[in-house]
Amino acid sequence: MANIHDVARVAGVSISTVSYALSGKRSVSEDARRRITAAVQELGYLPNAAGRMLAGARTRILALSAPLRSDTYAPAHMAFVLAVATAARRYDYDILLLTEDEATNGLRRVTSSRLVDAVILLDVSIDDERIGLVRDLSVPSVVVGVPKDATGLICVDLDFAAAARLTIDRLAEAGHRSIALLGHPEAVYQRGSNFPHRFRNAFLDYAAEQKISAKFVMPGTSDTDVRQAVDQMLDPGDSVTGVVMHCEESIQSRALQVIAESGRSVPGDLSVISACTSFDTSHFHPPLDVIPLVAADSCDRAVALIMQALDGAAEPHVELVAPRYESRGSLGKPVQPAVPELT
Amino acid sequence: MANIHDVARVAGVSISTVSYALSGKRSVSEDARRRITAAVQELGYLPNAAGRMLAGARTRILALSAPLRSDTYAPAHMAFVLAVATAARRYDYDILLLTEDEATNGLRRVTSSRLVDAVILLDVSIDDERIGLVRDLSVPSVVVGVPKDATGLICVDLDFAAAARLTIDRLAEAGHRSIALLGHPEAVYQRGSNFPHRFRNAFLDYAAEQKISAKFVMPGTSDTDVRQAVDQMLDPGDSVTGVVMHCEESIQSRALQVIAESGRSVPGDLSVISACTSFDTSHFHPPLDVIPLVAADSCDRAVALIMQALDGAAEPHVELVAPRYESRGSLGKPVQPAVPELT
DNA sequence: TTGTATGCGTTATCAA
DNA sequence: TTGATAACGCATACAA
Repeated sequence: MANIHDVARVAGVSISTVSYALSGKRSVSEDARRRITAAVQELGYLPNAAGRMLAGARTRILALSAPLRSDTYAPAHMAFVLAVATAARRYDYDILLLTEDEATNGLRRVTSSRLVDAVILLDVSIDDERIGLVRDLSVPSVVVGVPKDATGLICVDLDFAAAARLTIDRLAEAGHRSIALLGHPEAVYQRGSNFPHRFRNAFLDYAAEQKISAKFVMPGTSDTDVRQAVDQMLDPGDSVTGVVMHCEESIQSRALQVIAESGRSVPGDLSVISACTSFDTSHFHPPLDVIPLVAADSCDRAVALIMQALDGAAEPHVELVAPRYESRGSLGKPVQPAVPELT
Repeated sequence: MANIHDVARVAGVSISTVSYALSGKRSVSEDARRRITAAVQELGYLPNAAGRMLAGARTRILALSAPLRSDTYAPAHMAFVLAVATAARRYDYDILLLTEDEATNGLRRVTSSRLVDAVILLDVSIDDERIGLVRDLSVPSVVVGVPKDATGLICVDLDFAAAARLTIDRLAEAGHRSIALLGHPEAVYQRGSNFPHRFRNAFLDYAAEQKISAKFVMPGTSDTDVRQAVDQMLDPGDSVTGVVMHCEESIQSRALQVIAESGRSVPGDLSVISACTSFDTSHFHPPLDVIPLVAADSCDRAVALIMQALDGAAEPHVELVAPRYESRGSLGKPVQPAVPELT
């Protein structure tokens, strides 16, 4: 494996000239540059990572803490991991992957040993054990998600509250006055991340504020549980005309089936919006209006912020990414409410 | 950040004694060892990764090439990534994650720069562009999956052919004579990995060998496509009494629904086996007999083989992990075939 | 059992 | 514009 000395020898210059030619931190004569470039090509030279880490202050590696909990939705999780990796490469950074076993110990290990320059935390839960740790870490960190106590942290996340309000605005504009939120299974709200809460709370608060009747239903995980939840949601007594789904793919898919089997058409009889969704809703029947959860949006910002933090100053703050609404035709006007029954 | 000199000073010994005390490569007096341990504790010393990489010949990092293709099933993919990471930690190795953009360039980059000691390739497709590369890489590599041409490579994978034969043996033992395989969507067979082929081919070959009538059906991806595939599979003319599903979760789940809606009970009217499945089939109704695709099985072996390769010799070979059958009660005896109609 | 000294490959300072 | 050289932190061969 060729090293910088080999390149210097072949190019007929000193190693410092080679180093500067490659880093561009000092001007090098056109002639020398050409010979160096040729030598690099010929030898297939790539700077030794360890040497670079030791001499420079940078390892050009980011730790990515991505524990997979039992209630984690794998496809979304994977999308975020990939988005971080892709964003990092744009800054010539690589990703060192830390999983559950290493959620805290691993973070301490790779930062104390200076293996990584900085840390990105994925999918932080309400009381995440990692949060206490990163606060007094020797390297910068950015959190994707918002923990209960975000003081001293740089956080990036989709604005779930704004997304919830956006669904209500759209439904309200279309004339709906009684709507429902099909949320995650109860367990997700109990020990999971906090975005389900942020969405649900904003949904219920804003609906009340807008004088819209809103109902919240948590489905179970089995097929029959979902059927039950949908039945409950569409109880004729409440005359719900619009539904927002904030749950994972299998539940949404199942719910749509149950709705279809009940004889309701979308959007004819019922308007449906899929909210903060990390999968493709266009293959559903019908395709659903959606506020997509774009991993790249949050992760690009997270990596950009880490780079700022590495370059000097980036103040602790919470940065919320604005939601986008995509129409696919599953939102319509509410059906004329049935004539009130005489008692 | 404390370094080895600090530890040496506090412990009142030389840095080499510290180094040897920590590595255990030379005996150190009990007295010195105690003082060194105390100093390490007091200073929170952890060896600097770069220094270690440069001086030793090891970086203690493995590259994990895990591109996510359009037809990749994210949960399974994630399970393999995590399994590799977990296995690697047992050898005090970390994982550097390489994604699609970096499938080949990234491999070249991290190996040429000596950032990683070795490489693990996940989900290799039939004609994987990465295969040509790893053959003349300067570091050892292990492939999870089996490419078309495996010469010169160390490969680890579930024995999909044995799994296919195992399903047939179980069905045959129970008395089934006409069975069907519900495979992946056609696109998966065309541009994907080769395990679907290995399973299908072994299934059809072995069924023929065992004089069992076997039918192969590829479903489309939409809900109605799956219904169509199941209908085709259970065409009364073929009197299929046993079904093996080798496809992803959403299709299996949907197929079970269609079967239930058709009025067939499992295993009363139809026996069903889920084959090489990376998700949990116990929450299905009914729970399915399954040959699980245990990511840890393959990944543990892959990492073990990489360590062997790093320690000197590991001959190129293909290592197939034996399948395991788990009964959950979805396999029964075939129903008495209907009285043949008179023409 | 312990200490000294060299080298790993790079970056960056200093001198020319 | 360039070159010599001192770090960076550790492992280890060599000496004691």
